Amino acid sequence: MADLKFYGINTQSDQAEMTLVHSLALLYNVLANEISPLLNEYDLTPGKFNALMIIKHQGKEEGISQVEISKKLIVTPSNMTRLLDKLEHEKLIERLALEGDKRVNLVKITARGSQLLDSIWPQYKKRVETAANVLSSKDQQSLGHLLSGWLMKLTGE
Amino acid sequence: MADLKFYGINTQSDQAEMTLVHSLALLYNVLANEISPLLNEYDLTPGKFNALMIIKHQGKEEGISQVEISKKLIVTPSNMTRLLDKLEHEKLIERLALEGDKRVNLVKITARGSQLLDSIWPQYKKRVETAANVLSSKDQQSLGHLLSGWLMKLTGE
DNA sequence: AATTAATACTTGACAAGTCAACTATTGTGT
DNA sequence: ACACAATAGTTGACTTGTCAAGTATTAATT
Repeated sequence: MADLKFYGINTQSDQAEMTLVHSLALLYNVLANEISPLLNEYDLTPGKFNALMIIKHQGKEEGISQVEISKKLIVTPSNMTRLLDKLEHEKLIERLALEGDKRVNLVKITARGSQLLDSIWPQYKKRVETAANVLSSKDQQSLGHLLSGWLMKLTGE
Repeated sequence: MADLKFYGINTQSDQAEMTLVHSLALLYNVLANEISPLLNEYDLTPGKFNALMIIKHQGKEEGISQVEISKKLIVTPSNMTRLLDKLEHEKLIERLALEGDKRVNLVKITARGSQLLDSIWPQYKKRVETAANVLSSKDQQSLGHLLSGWLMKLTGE
């Protein structure tokens, strides 16, 4: 199921901001539980899936460094190492050397990894859409707008 | 830091709903990272803190069952068991028997637990408010409204 | 009344994340 | 040039979560 990391519980001294963070956290968990089983069917975990998505869609042609991936996912580099170990072992990604800097691994998705993602995507998308479509498309839009706006202001892009 | 469980990555085939879930997940992680260090100062984890909050504020006078807590937190009962073991050992909660049903533990917060929560609350609240206040109060309101509305529709209350 | 099913909680084996400390490499300042 | 700091990645010890299976108790069915 989901993890416990959410902040903000409704209390008698509740304020608007509290409810906001509370809802955010619960929503996160609800959606996670909605989608997780699908990924399991393909021997993926959320972490593996998300990393693959980043590598496939946000990496340049030459690849993307591990640090960059972990920044985009807001995850520790140590976690990234072990996660990529698994993906590499399953031949879903490969790690190449960056010439000019021996420290960095350039990570690229393999054909196999790419195909896997392609076969999951439609179902994945459908689940997310189903969850989102309980809201009117107008509400979806304003929510998306507000959320990404908040995110940008908090992280400075 | 935070965990990897987020769903929805911006891709070329991006739709509104994807961006929405993506932002939601990242925001969750950002906020978690914002607040976690405060709790650590008091030897609490997010899970422990949230459980305490539920027990204190959503339990009746006679207490609240473990199953109820885990439902409210969207967490597995097995996780609840071990989490409460710790809280009990630290004398922040106590488990009492429910007469009439020997299966259930009624969980109550202790004076010690209650005091701990009271001393953390102002700082906790401040951090959340600081994060929320990068948005206008109007935006905070509509966001909170949209989020809790979505949540309600997804979970049926 | 006796089985059977459901509920509340626990336990064991495991997955996935954290932090802190480490190696190797690259960048900076004097 | 040389010392010192910063960066990329890894490893080890630990925490927190999951799932599946098990025990005890209560509820439902026949």
